[in-house]
Amino acid sequence: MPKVGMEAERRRSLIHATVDAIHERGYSDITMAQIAKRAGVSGGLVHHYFGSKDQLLAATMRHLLTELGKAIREGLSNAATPRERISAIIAGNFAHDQFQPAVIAAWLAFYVQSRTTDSNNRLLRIYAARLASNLTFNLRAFIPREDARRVAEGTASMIDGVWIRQALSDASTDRNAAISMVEDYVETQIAAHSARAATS
Amino acid sequence: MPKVGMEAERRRSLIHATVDAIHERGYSDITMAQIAKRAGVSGGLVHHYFGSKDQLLAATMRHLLTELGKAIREGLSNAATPRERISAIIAGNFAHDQFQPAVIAAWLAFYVQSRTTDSNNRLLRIYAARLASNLTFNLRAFIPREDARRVAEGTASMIDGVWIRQALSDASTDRNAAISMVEDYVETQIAAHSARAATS
Amino acid sequence: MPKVGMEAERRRSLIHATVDAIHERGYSDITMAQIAKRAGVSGGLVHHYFGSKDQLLAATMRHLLTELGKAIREGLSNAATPRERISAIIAGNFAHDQFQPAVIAAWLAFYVQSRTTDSNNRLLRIYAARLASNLTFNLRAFIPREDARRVAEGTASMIDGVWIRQALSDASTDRNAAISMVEDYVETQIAAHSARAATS
Amino acid sequence: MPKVGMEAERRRSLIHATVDAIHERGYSDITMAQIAKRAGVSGGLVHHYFGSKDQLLAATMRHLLTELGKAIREGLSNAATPRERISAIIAGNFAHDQFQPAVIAAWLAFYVQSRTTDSNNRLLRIYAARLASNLTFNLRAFIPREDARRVAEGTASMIDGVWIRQALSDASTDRNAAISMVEDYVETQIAAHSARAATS
DNA sequence: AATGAATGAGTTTTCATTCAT
DNA sequence: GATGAATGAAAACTCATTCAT
Repeated sequence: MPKVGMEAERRRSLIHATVDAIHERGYSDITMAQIAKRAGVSGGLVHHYFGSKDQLLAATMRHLLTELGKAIREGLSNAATPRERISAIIAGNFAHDQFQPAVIAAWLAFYVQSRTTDSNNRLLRIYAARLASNLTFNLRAFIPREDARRVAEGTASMIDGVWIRQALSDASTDRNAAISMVEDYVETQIAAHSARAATS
Repeated sequence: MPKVGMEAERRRSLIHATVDAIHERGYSDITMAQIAKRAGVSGGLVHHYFGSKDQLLAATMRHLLTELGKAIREGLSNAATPRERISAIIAGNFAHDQFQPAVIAAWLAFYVQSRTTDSNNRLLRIYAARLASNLTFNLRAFIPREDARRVAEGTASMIDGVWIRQALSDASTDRNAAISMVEDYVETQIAAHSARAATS
Repeated sequence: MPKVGMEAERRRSLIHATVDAIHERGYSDITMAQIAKRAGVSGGLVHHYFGSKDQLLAATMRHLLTELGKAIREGLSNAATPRERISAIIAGNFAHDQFQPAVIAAWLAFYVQSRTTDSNNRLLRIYAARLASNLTFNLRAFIPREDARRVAEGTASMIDGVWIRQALSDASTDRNAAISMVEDYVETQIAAHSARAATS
Repeated sequence: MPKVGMEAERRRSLIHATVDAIHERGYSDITMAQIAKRAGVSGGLVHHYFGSKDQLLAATMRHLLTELGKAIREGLSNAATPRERISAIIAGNFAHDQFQPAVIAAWLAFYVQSRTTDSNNRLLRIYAARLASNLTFNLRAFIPREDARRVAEGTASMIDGVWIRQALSDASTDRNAAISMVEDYVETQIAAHSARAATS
């Protein structure tokens, strides 16, 4: 009798191996053989489970996106006020599981790669649109609509910027510093608006 | 009669072709044949001029960095005050030549790629360090040292974030919007500090 | 409790699946996985029963030859005169079970394949020799020895020709037309000889 | 300066190698490496010229069809009467270049293979339709329309039958015997009709 | 200097076969 | 007996690089 649940486990370990391989060798240099070896299986098995290199990479990217979405949703479920929700979104983007060197590297690789791969592109756009509308909605509790949009875009940019810089740095990841940087941006923007509102 | 300067011209056009190819196909999918065809020369010639694919890519990245450095230095030469110098650095990062879809795409590709390529990594670190120290120095005219460092890092993050988001977007590039986003960050941070300073 | 006769049934259904697979995908493109799936069993079982792909294919070809031989022998057992025996041989070659699209396709595939596979080749030669001698013997009732050999060869050629053309055609099989074509050849040859004999 | 005309020569020699490889190993067992080796070139070159294995095989089949068509057309150009045209068509089908063991083997392989390959199928149908209409037309000089059609189909069947039997036989090819067999069929059919016509 | 034909090493992919369960 | 997960050898295919012209 074949082991039940083996497939899910194999897929998970292969996706993990893919993330690690991207981290160590770079997206453009990974080979199926490397990934298979890293996962401790034969080359043929990767095709057995994923069909092709492209599909393995696509599955890996979907996995990263799913995990990120999960982290954010978890944070949101514990947030009561708009301000807390904004913080939850930010923190979710730097959640423990996400903000690891290998994951950061893979994430960025897919992010950039998606520019020329339609299916990946579509996934990212959906995520980006959700993030933007979610941030905008909660920012509107403090800032008028037009500014809220701009600040949401700024927040997303800051998140991406912090992320890409972390990928390049060889400093060990510092979630708190990353979160502070983005929170500071949001806080200052809200404060600036309140000040302006008070003066006028 | 061999045309003088032919070599420089060829090299330039091959680097251009490389940038375009990365834009259209993605870093991991470009081939020497594509680049050669795009530049209208034979495959052999690329090797004749650059020796290898790696060297062509390295030369292309150096070219992008040089152009960026040039743009920033030009801006700085016309700036008289610290605040103007900060703006010059920001504007330089979104200079007309730099902020084109193909250049953005190539830039990001190298940026991410550099994570696993030592020589590229070194070049980027030097540039990043210069940018950081330059921004910090000029920010100290408005903010104390510790905060200046933090804001410089935030500014650099915001620049990178705006850049990467532009690469993914299919909206046509908007230099002014990009610059405004970063300037707004800097401005708000300076203002926030002044306010705090005034209060205390 | 193991079902008795299960093995024979499995083997038959796998041979059937092989014939169908050759029909749909072509001899050079079939895989063990396809055959197994078609027969509704696991891939491993095919090996369990046949040992290897080659052996499965060999068994399938033997099966086709056996069935053909059976059909011809049945016809012969009901034939009383030489002329009837000739007709029985012809009709046997287009017997109902044999002259089905999938069987035709598989038969031809093996026929051609046998050119480069010794064991298959031997089987076919034996069958061909029997067919030739059988036809020749019965034709001698109407035609002198030398001509009988020639007409036997012609009859065999016509049978093969009709068969291969049926395999290529997408018209539904027409046993009667096929039989008529060959019978007409034989009949005309016998008649031609009689006429010549009468004249001289 | 690259050798002009090299491409056509290479393509020809690769197609030749393909025919030989099919002859020796069988359609389902040939590999690109074998073909390349046989043509005395590297494996990569085959892809360079034909793009893929499928395309190489398709080109080879087209080549065989073209050569056959050429042989028949040449014969026809020297034929004055309907009867001569019929003989020209038959002889063309067994022309010297065509009726060589390797060519026969390859031809049959493609013939059978075409059953499951649309593009090949289309080519063969066109050839078959032309052959049928050509034979029918010329037979009508001797036989009424309905019979002419039947005899044309019989002639084509006999040609295919003689061909496939030659492929299987290890006897050296005998053009004259092959031609006689088919000519005899045609002649006897025409004679049979004349006799019937005379009687009635 | 310039070409593009040719190579061959490296990569993905396929699939018969094995084997633990 | 039966499964299907797993293997690994062999195949197609890609592409940077070389080199004769």
